This record gives sequence, C-alpha cells and structure tokens, in this order.
Amino acid sequence: MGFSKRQLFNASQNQVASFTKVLGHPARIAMIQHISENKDCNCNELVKSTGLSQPTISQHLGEIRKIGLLKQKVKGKNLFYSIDLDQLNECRRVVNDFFVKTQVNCNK
Amino acid sequence: MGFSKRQLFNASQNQVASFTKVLGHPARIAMIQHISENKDCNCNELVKSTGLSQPTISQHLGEIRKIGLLKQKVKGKNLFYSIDLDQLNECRRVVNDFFVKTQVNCNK
DNA sequence: TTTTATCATTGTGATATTGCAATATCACGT
DNA sequence: ACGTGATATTGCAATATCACAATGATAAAA
Repeated sequence: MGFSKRQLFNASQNQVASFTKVLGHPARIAMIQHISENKDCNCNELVKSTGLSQPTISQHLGEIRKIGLLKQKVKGKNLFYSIDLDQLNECRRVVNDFFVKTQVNCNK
Repeated sequence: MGFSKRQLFNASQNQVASFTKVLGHPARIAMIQHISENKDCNCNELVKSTGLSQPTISQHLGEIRKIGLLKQKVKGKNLFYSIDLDQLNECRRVVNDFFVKTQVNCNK
C-alpha cells in the first residue's frame, strides 16, 4: 500500500490529523515561529533563518498554506507572509479539543 | 534526500514536531480516542474498531508508544492498553505552548 | 502436548515526504 | 527591452511511511 485509509475515519479525526500532520515537521514549526516573530517576513528571510534551500522553504510554505495558516501580501517584488490568527485559533481549538476529550474519557 | 534535517532546529521545535507528527495520522487519532473511551482495550479490539489489519495496528501502537502516550498491562495472553495521562498532559502542554507563543508573537 | 488466541516482528510493495538543482515567472529598476 | 531579485514550479534522488501477508513468540485452554 503506502497511502492512508482516510475513509475509515470520521471527519473530526481526519481534521485533527491534517492539522497536526502539517505541524509534524520541525522546519514548519520553526517557520511558523519565525513568521510570527517577524512582521513582514519574506521567503528569503526564512531561507536564511532555517538554513534550508529556497525551493524547500517554498514547498513547506505551501503545506502551511494548505491548512489556511498563512496570509500573504504583495509589496512590489516581495511577498510578505504572516500568520492567519483566526485559523491558528481554530487549529488550536481543534487540537486542544482532542486532548480535552481524550483526557475526560480517561477519567471516566 | 527524503530525511528531515533535524539538526537545523532546536530541541523545543523538534519536540513539538515529534509529538504532532505522531498525531498526524487519523488512525492514531482514532486509536487514542478508542483507548481512552474503553478501559482495558486490547489490540484485537482496535483492529475491529478501525478496520485496519493487526500488523498495521501494532505498528501504529509502536509509534504512539514511542512518544510515551501508552501504558500497557499483561493479563494472561491479553495486553491491555491505556493512555498515560501524565504524558498526554505533557504533550498537550508542549503543543499548546507552541500555539500560545505563536499567538502572542503575532500580537506584538 | 497440542491447539488456540493474542500480539510483535519481519519482509515487501506501494505511495508519500523531504530536499535540492534547474528552470520558470513576475515585478521592479535601469 | 534588459537585467535583477524574489518566489513558485518541475524533476529527480533519497528516505520515510503505510498497510498487509507471513512468521515468530508466548501463554492459556483443551
């Protein structure tokens, strides 16, 4: 095989997994942190701060964008990235919900 | 390539990523939920509840065990799994910390 | 002792991910 | 128009992940 059998699981389970999957790489964690710490952060800055190549960074940015965590604004030839706070909160809520429910169930 | 360049990132970033990576698969989310909802849950029960094969479940259990989320006790030929609540809380704390810090940084 | 039940491990095929070089695109400045 | 800088896309190689069949290990039951 090699692929995930998503159809076996419900929407909520797949949602938690799709959020956490994107967070499951240290480069993406570092990138999200860097973007949050530096207003008007562009791709080149992420390349420098991580030590990864520009295509690799661009690809990771695409993954982060897929779950809606990224906002971008064009300024001339530059693209400045920032975190979509609403979606970050949604992501946090979904993941935290999973933790809380699991914990509550354990204590029954 | 194909491997992650962990050495480029700090311990905290790698820790968040290693926790979320394990949660980044719907089968493991479903398994953790099922274990939390059913005291004295064994491997066979997870096979039935997920629809995945026994070796696959065993492999996922190994991943969950790696981050310390699993406790197990032998009862005859059965192995009963439960969630390690302390580690679940630790995991929750680490992940939530990431969210909180990111959010705070965004608002500066 | 043989069978049966439960779970882990190993081996394998299929697919996904990671990372980068090369190239493409696009907007600005000259 | 041309060159330059910033980012995305493509193509590729290396590695990791996912899933399962086959097998191994162990302990209760027959």
